[in-house]
Amino acid sequence: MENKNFFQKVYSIAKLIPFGRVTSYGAIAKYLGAARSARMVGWAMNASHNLEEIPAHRVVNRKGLLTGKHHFDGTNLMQQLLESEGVIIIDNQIQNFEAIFWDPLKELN
DNA sequence: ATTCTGACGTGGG
DNA sequence: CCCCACGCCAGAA
Repeated sequence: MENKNFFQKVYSIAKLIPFGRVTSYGAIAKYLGAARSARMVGWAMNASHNLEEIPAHRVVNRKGLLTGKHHFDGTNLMQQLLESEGVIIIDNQIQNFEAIFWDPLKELN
């Protein structure tokens, strides 16, 4: 996958996020060897919004905050998607974030 | 080509 | 934990 475009790499990782788990933009960027381009991961997700069925709702920032919920259709679509997977969210903040955090570097390798 | 912009992260206070 | 400033770099205007 190293030969693919940056966006495609991000999509590949995003698709691998297990049900009910979440990860961060920075973790994905780090896994891709572009730790300084965490923002680009977010940009890639924005582009992926129309392309494929990417579980973008499972990608949040390092605090476990749903910073990108505003980019979904409704104002609470992202939260509902996560809650439907068993993730508890209060005030855009994922509860027990570290427990459900999925680090591609550690889990996937 | 130049200038913003941003779904981020880190370090210092 | 919060707040602030800075770095980062692919796209868009």
